[in-house]
Amino acid sequence: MANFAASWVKYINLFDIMNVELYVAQKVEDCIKILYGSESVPMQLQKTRKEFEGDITLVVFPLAKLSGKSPEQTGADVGEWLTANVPQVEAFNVVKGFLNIKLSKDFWREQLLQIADSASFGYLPASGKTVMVEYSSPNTNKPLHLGHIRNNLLGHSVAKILAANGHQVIKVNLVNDRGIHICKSMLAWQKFGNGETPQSSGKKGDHLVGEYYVRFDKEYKRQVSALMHTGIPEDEAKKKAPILQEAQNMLLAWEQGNDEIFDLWESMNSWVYEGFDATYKKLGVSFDKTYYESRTYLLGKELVKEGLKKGIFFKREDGSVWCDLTPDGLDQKLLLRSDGTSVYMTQDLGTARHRFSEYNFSELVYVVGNEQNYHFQVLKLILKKLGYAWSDSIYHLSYGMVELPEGKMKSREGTVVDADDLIDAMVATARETSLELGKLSDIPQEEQQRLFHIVGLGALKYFILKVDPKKTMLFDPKESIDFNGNTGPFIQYTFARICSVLRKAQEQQVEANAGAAALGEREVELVKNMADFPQVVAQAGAEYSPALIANYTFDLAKEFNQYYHDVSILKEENVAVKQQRLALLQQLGKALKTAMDLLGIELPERM
RNA sequence: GGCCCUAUAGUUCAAGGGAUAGAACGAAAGUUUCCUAAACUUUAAAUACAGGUUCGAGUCCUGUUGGGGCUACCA
Repeated sequence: MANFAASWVKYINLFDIMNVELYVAQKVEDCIKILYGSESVPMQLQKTRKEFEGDITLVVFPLAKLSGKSPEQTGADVGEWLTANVPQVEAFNVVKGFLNIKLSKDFWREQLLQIADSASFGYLPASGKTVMVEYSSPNTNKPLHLGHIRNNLLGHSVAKILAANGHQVIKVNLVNDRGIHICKSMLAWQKFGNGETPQSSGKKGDHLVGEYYVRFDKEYKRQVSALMHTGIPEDEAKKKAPILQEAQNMLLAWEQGNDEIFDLWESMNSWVYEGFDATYKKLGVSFDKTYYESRTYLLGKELVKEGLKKGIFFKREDGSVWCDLTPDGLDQKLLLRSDGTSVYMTQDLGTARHRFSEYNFSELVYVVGNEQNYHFQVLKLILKKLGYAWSDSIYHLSYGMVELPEGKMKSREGTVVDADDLIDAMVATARETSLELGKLSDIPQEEQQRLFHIVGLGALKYFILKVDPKKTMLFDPKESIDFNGNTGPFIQYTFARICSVLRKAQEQQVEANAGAAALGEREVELVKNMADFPQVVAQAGAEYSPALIANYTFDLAKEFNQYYHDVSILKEENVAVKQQRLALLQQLGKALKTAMDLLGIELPERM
């Protein structure tokens, strides 16, 4: 970080309230220009650590070279200048090479007033940019599992964070509704299904179809091992199993528009969509537009012709088309099979171009697991070679796998955690815990159910989103349902208690008033943290990281708990102080609510 | 083999090249004078290894080792 001011300068006009660090940065820059006559200022500012006196800290080491004095002396010089020339700077101290700057209480009171006045605190002004976020992107042959949950929660939250950064956001889903895997489910259903439907069996549509996919695999494995017993090598047996060949024929029939197959395909897919919709609804995620691969899978072929003409791609003797990426340190990539059909990459290339021509957005974010890092590297590179400058505005939000304590999830071994089961388990645990503690007993049943759902899902969402997306995370179904510590329910509970205090205050007929009194030390601490919020949102947007929001929110909640423990509010006798503390709580509640909303987590007013 | 990601308390996670590496869970000990004890306070406990760059490295570079992923005419 060479130059603090430069790195944040892009946010200057984004904040509807003043950015504290930026303000100080400008003043320090003025100071250094005047004191040392230097034009470019190597400046590093950071929040002052708790154990030192002050609000903002300037790291002086880089300035020592400019001043030609010791870091301590330089820090003292700058501190004196600031105290003398900037009214908001109240005091300073220098520890080693660090200049701790203390801002006046009036300054912080002004900050609180601005926060209270702002109807959209935490949301940055419109950027004029349009961003498309693709996430979820399920296959229609099996139900959603834990990995999809991470994908959906990330996608939904990142979309919200980008919207809070002032961008116009389009959330899209690309459903992989065609291909050999769907034919497998269809075939198994035909063979073993006896006409079973979600209605007749009472099963959720996606689960039903998923069962037949598993059924296919079982039969397939049986046939392969039978063939191997007759002396056929494994590789060959895997290709020759009759049921697989049937599935391949089915795919061919589908592509040729066979009515019977097409009808079956349509009705089985519709079962799956009903099931998915139910899960999406429970998770609280949604899309502005859904693409179906059955309608887009032919899109890339034009592009391949174009690439061949330009000499970017080449054709092999067998007729297959490739792109040679070896000069870029990658491999050769297949784009058309020898039979002329397209592959995943071809479709994705076509879809990307289609989307850009359709929406002309400034950015396209793909929320896809890190096992596809290579795919996206290639995708961007090929688009670039084709001359599409917008290739640079594609961002692959790559997230790590979710692992279980027993190890990696494998659908074939039955070690997946089903999304619906998991959601139900979280809600059930929320219910048990709540009933055990005897809470909510005076609330109607219906309202209780709603709260259990909010808390159970809050726990799940927070647990997943608080982890840096790119890291592999460990999910322990038993231990993850924790309502203490750095968890969603802890923040929800904190919010409910804030609401409770505010309700009591209303009964006492005390109005909140942010400007009623001068701020005390403890209040300044809280205002300081709250004032960081827009910056956290900006950073979370720049890094596509809900984790930053989550950890910020937890700190805020924890700080409230400590504050409330130490300071009297409802029993405060000084009316002005009381009014102000209530206003502070009000804003704190607002900030928590806004922050958690960016994670897609609801905050109940009582729980 | 090649390419990419990753390594921090017993465990799960933090740390914009900066000060004494923060939390939470678990462990040990305590706290019901404002809200709802799902809270608060205190204690013990960590940068895989070896070099390098720098005034300063958990952070950047190189190497070693461990973990994960990709390397399909699947998507």
